[in-house]
Amino acid sequence: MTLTHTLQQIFENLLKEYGSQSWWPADSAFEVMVGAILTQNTAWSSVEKAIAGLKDVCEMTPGSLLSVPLEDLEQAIRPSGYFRQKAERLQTLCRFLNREYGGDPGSMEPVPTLTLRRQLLDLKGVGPETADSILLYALDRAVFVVDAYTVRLFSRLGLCGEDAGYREVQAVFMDSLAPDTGMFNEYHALIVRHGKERCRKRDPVCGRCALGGMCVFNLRSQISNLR
DNA sequence: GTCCAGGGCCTAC
DNA sequence: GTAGGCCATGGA
Repeated sequence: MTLTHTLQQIFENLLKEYGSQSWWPADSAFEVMVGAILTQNTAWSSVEKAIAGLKDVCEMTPGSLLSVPLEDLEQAIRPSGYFRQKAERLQTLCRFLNREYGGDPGSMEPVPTLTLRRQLLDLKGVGPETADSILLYALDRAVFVVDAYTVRLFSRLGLCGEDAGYREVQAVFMDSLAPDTGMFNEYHALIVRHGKERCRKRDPVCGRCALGGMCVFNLRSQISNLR
């Protein structure tokens, strides 16, 4: 049993349990980017309200969003929380898109993924998870998105430490799985789905992570053989 | 009333 | 380089 096989097995079990998650719900690449900022530490249901509010005051384009006065922008996205920070972050993102790509995310297509990642990380308010979410879900780059659910699940599975850093956890996936945008997309979404539904608490029997009544996907013995 | 959401920045050590 | 505080709203 290799790590690659184990990661594939976890993915298949999650997919079988929950089905395709169909992320990211948005009408355009730019809307995905906006959602990636708005969903920072925020439930998606709140983000939907904020995006609806945003669509009431402007078109979903960088130029149109920048034409909205800051105060109006803040009020429009208020339901998603941290509205002052996020309004500023959205403006920062839009100015970047206008300056570097003529306001058109499609113009980013020929740019290497690592270059884009660095550019995004240079933006104030865009950290590793937001940058990678944009790369994967808006720009179809095969980048694995790590979040708190991922660290929690994988540390309980013994695949990383509880205090593992972002790049460390990301490497667990990307060093072992072939780059596959569709799979990375679905995998991350499934981990979030699983985390929300079942992984808030440790399994009372094994102290790790439960999937229904099945302890860690019946993979504990396989995983322990890796070590 | 408390906890937490599809994080990241800033400051102090 | 990292632990802790802060940002804000809404639903469970």
